[in-house]
Amino acid sequence: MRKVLGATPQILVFCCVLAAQPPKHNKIKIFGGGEASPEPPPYRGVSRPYMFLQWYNRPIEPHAARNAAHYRVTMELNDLQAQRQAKLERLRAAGLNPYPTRSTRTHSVAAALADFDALAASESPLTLAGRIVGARRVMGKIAFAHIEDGSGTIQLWISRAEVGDESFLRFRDELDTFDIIEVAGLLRLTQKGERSIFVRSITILAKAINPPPEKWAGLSDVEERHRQRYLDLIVNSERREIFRARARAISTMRAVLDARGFVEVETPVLQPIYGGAAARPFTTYHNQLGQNLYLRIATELYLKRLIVGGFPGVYEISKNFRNEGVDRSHNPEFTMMECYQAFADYRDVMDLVEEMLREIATAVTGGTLVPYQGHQLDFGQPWPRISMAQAILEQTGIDIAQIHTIDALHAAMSAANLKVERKGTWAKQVDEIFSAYVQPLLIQPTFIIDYPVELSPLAKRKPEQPAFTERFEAFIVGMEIGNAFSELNDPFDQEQRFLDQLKDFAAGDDEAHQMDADYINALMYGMPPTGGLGIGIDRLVMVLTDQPSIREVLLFPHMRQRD
RNA sequence: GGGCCUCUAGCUCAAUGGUAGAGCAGUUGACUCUUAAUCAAUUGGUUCAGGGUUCGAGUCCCUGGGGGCCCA
Repeated sequence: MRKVLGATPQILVFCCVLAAQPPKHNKIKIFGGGEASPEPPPYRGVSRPYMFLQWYNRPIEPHAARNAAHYRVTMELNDLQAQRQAKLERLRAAGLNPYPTRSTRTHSVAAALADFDALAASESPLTLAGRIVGARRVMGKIAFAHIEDGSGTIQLWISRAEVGDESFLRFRDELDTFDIIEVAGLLRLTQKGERSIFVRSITILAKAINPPPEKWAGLSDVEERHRQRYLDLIVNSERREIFRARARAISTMRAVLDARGFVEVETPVLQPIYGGAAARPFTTYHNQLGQNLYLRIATELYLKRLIVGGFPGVYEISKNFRNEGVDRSHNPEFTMMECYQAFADYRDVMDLVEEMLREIATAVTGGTLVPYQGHQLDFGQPWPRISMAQAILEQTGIDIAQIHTIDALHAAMSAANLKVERKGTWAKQVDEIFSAYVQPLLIQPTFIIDYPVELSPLAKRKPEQPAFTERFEAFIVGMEIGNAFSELNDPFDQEQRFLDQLKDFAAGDDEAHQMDADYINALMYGMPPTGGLGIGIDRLVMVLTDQPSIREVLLFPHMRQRD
């Protein structure tokens, strides 16, 4: 084999064909700007100064976008980047294109490894492509490295005698960890028995300018992992598994809903009136229409309009936007699934949730027993269904069903020595007590049902207990994962609820619901009894992938600007 | 919004108020089966920013910024 390789030196050299081009760089041409860029100081190890546009995440005012100076933010390459850039120029000088248009790989790494035994018995070469990961181990006349292509990792075995001096030295001197290359060769076992490709030729596919993080500790700084998620995914490749799990959770959710006849729909992100949840919105502005618009905080009111319109069941998986703080279970934009089923009520929805989460848990984790931060969550059983009043009674001794005024409630709180913030209304105080004394204890999947009507302006009253609604929230590990009701379809009651909300808003509750007259108009055509549900996808994925923070299940969690 | 912690080389981390260091990566050299390769040499700093105290500040104080944890 070595003879064969040695006889065909032309295939041993790099295969890039593009002619060398004079390097184009230095001054960043500014959009619309006419002035010359200031000359930066010369840098170590580089023959000429390089200026790079630095994409600071600065807010750019529309008029400022035409101001060239706004973009004239330059950044010098550090030594390691400059060294790599010099190598890139050397490749170009040798007639090689460091960024060719395509790869000619014949197999993914996974495919090569899956069929390794057969391929290793063959004399016909194959071509693999991937990123050089880990250390290159270059000895005098032999070198090892690993490439990774998203499907797997395989070792390269590179012999100076087999690839020739030029290729070998180019690999040693011009290629670095993180460069993306393709290699042609034969699959073989090394003497130590590692499945490898015995390389005949190497082609660069993309030169990496940024160096890798530390070899063993890797990239561990949480801030950097989130700001440079791409690097996090390269280095901590097992983290890709979280996002694959997330994708499986969503596709399983779709499958469950599709199988039950729900129709997936899309409703406006930009809304003239926000609604469907208690939250502050983001505001934006339509220039042409001269109109303020809000980014949706929920899809609820549009989806129920579709139930009015005759769909028997609809759902939407959407980004929602809430103008609120950031913590381990909140991100300003998050993903929610909402579904609505005609001729159903909240009991039917609880059944749906149990079945849906059982299927999703199985799809994501392989079973219905799911570990989470030291807990063992059981999605295989029916969930307890506990009324909010009962849950509060059990934890505090206070029976909210028998206490109807804020003063009486405050007195009962004092008597029970509850240490929670005092709220101005009975309903908000109940919510506060629940959040402090009940919610953190709801580790196993649990439905809390029958919420006070004041907290649930879109939910139907319980016929036998009109101060409470047919509503439930689904809790897991103390987090609200889902929220559902028997949907209020009485337009006059709905109007009154909105009016009550407006009073709250006027009283300073900036999360109170807005009046949506068009929605009431829709209800006035008649909406069938309907069960509705919202599931927080991000939190659900947190639970299923055993992640302590929502930021770990968001590819690009919101981060404050630096500078 | 409040409290606590944190920010030092590309990365991971040290440094009683007294000369800013190590490991990895990089660079140069040696090495034909390595896999945390090895051996020798070596480059690399706006110590988050700005003030202050001090003979002297990475270290102490103040203000601001980023991040994390807890609380509300």
